[in-house]
Amino acid sequence: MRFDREYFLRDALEVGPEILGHYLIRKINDRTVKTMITEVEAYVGPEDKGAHTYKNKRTARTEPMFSEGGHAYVYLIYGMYNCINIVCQRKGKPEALLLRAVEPLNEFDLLFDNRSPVKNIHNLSNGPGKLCSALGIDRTFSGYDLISGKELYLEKNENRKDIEVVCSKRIGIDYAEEYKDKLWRFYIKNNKFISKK
DNA sequence: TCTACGATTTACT
DNA sequence: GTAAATCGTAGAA
Repeated sequence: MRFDREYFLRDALEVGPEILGHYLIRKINDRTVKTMITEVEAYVGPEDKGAHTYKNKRTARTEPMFSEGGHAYVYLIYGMYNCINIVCQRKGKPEALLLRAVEPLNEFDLLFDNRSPVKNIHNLSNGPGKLCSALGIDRTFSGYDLISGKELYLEKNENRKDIEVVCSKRIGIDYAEEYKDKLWRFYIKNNKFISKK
């Protein structure tokens, strides 16, 4: 079952803990790769000094952040890794959830191929750059609709039980001054597929 | 044009 | 533990 648009037309800080445990699906040719979202970080532009959309900075790159919730915002970081966000809020309000880790549920051989020479399953997708590499997600997916998309989309986990969510500081934004210590990183307690640090 | 650097990962000492 | 890899993007010149 797919998500309704409305689900993502809310604060990223509200959607963040709720989206954990649901699925991110990637179709590649005839294969359907299923993963479970285990870790996210909220970015709340324009107030958030850690966000690309701080002060409503609007450029060709960040444009999808200003689109309607449920779309993807993918950017290249450090010249070599892609990171994917789920855009939240209504059109014009730039909030998003950075997917930092997912748990692979099937098609492991395909994921290992994309992440070669990685040998340990726990190292396949426990990081924002890693999961994009494993799932073959690049900037061509920026602006993609994750609600109605065919090759990449979100799906509800109908059996999702109450999940214990841990809040912590976000990673890799030491320049964000008072915003670097906000507890806007959410992950599933005791899950093995988490980017540590 | 030109320059500096990043919401990271990996390989090395 | 430290540092290299690597390039699009943003802002300045």
